[in-house]
Amino acid sequence: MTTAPLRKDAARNWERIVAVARDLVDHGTPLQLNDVARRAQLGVGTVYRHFPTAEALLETVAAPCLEALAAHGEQALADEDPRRALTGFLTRTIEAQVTDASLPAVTAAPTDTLPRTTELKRTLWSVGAQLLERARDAGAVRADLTSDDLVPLMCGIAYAANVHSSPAARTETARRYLIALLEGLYGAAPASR
Amino acid sequence: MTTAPLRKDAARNWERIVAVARDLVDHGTPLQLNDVARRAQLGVGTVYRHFPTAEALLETVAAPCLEALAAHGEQALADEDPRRALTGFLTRTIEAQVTDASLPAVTAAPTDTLPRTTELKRTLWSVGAQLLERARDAGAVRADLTSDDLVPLMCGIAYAANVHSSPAARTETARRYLIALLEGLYGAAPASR
Amino acid sequence: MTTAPLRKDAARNWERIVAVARDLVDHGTPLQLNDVARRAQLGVGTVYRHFPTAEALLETVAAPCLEALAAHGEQALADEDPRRALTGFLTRTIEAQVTDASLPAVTAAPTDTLPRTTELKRTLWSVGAQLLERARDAGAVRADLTSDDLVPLMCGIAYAANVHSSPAARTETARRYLIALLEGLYGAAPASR
Amino acid sequence: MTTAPLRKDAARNWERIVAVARDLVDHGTPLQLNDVARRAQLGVGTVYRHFPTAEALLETVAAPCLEALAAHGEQALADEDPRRALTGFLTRTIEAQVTDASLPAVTAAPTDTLPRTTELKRTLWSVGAQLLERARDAGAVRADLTSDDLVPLMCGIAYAANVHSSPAARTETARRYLIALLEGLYGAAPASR
DNA sequence: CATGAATGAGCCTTCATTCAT
DNA sequence: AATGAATGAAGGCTCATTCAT
Repeated sequence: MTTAPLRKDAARNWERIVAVARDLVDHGTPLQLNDVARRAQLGVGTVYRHFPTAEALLETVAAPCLEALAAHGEQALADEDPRRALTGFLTRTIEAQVTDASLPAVTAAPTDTLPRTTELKRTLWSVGAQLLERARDAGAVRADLTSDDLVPLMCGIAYAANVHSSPAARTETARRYLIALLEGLYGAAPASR
Repeated sequence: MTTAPLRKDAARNWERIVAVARDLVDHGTPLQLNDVARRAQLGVGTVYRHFPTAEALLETVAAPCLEALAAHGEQALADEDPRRALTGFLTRTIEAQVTDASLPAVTAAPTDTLPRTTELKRTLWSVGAQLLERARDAGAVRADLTSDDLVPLMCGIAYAANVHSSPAARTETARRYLIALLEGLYGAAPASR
Repeated sequence: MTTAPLRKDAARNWERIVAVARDLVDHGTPLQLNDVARRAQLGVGTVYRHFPTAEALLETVAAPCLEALAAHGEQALADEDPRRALTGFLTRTIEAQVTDASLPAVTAAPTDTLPRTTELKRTLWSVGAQLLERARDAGAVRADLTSDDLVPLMCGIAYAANVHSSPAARTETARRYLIALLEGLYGAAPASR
Repeated sequence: MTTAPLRKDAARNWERIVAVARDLVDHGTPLQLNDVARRAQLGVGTVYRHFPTAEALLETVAAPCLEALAAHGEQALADEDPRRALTGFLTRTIEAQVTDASLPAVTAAPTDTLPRTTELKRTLWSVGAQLLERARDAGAVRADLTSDDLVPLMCGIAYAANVHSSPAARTETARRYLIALLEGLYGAAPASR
């Protein structure tokens, strides 16, 4: 049992809070617990009880998306084509980063508030590292890029896609950037892409 | 003449303010005009007179560095080797972004406060566009990356280098990322790098 | 029977609460019922049921000590040497005040929450009054200090011992102050102390 | 120049704030800067500018009284009768403590906010120490009470006088307590009292 | 009886900006 | 031109108490 079982009404409030937060994040509004409380028609105390800090709330909002990514990553590990596996995983990751406004901050944060977040991030990092490893083993991959660079690079690409780019174009833009980077990653090695 | 000639004491205050701001930026301290005033031993009003907003002050702090980049860009245009020219220009740009804490915000900002900033940014963009154009003409360069992508990509790389990277390692990290990206940019074409 | 007989589990909770409160008081932590509840692993409601206010809880914590003092007082009344009796009683009282952090607030409070507290305080006051009376009858005692002054003076001495004095030294400090005061109390009369 | 010269309007606000605080203290109302601001019809910021913390304000309120005590102390040092000098000084001190509600907290505080407060307290302590010394030299004074005990004892007596005593009677009560204590202090030595 | 979620008033503090001097 | 005092909205957080489950 990871999550403590909540009373029915408490659970409803929890949902309300997270839903409101989701909305705010999607609109690019900074998460302020007082604000969340007002919009959720709840007392501030209630919000603070559920989420002691704005970070905790943000991580909670981001969690489902991180879970999905992790799930996809597990599948990617089963792919027999290492390059395809890595490319697919990174593509999904970038898409998520650009699509879900709750991710960038959580991903780039050096430290987490919720243990669950740490766990998920660790999983994702680990999957990425394995996929990169395999790609390296299989074919040629730049030697000077390591698994430690994956997260920064994903964050960087997502960030780049948000600079001077209309929201509509972001996903496509991010994809182009990723492809260019992968090209560089795979280096001179004959591409199977 | 863009800048009105200042009285001698006013000029001295201007310098003091910019120097203090430079310091704050270098220390990662957020620019607050009240704070700047106190440290510069000046009244807030004086600071506001010179710089109506914190952005204006930040852009002023960033200006010299942007000028230097622009100057370098002009030289790069004279280089006969297009790829070397582009590579050199981007390298300098990235180094500046990572080294000078006043740049990222100014570069990524969709809109400027000072005309001078707009002018400088336009120049830099134009130089980059020309260099990219020449490289494209000269050899193989990815077709799906255009000059509009240069600024975002530079910002993205600088951002990536700041994620999970110790300050000391940032310059080197950024360089690795740029090289990988350029590899992708130049694509399958045999690299002269 | 003053206290209603509690169901066994209720009694256990009662004990838990008081024990936790005792601990908090000893550590100088302010008594907050929410806090107590959490530490006792009980619902707030349970704590509120047993102790409607923090004062009630504090008085409950202080009670045993007050009881012990009262018991000692009863014995002192049997002492044939009036001055020794009074001195001994006051000494014990002061020691308790300085040693047990729950006492000062309860003793100095002009009004009590629990009837039991009122009763105990009344007893102590009465004992003190009698001992003072006897001392006065027996030998010379300042005429301008009455039994109404005993409690304030004890509180004052305890308070004084807590000002600028390290916890370790408090008991000894308080004793010195008490002796000085008693000297004054007994006045010019030859001391048998 | 101890106090920075204030602009006329600022000085008026300063006065207003201190006056309001004085009032609150006299009524036993806890000092809250927001509250003070509202009552003084000033913005909170103004109050915070003048007094960064409630302690600073309290010490400012207490200062005049401390100054007066210090002044009296200086005179007492000139008195040729050591016992009379000491008694007079302590009497004035106690009266002040009981009369002025801003003093007890400031006096008992182990640490100060304003340098001026520290200075004044040091002066007072020093005067007390000298007077005690002289009294000791001149006649008999309990050996086990030192100058370090003066402040705690004064605080204690003032505290005692506030316990269970009507405001009207406090001064008189405190005086009786002080006399008793002095009796003890002067000990068996033939009193000139 | 026990629980603990919910409440929301209340306090604290910061800071961008204005404007009288 | 320079000054820096004043402003007060805004946001953060705690905690005593109630009440539905």
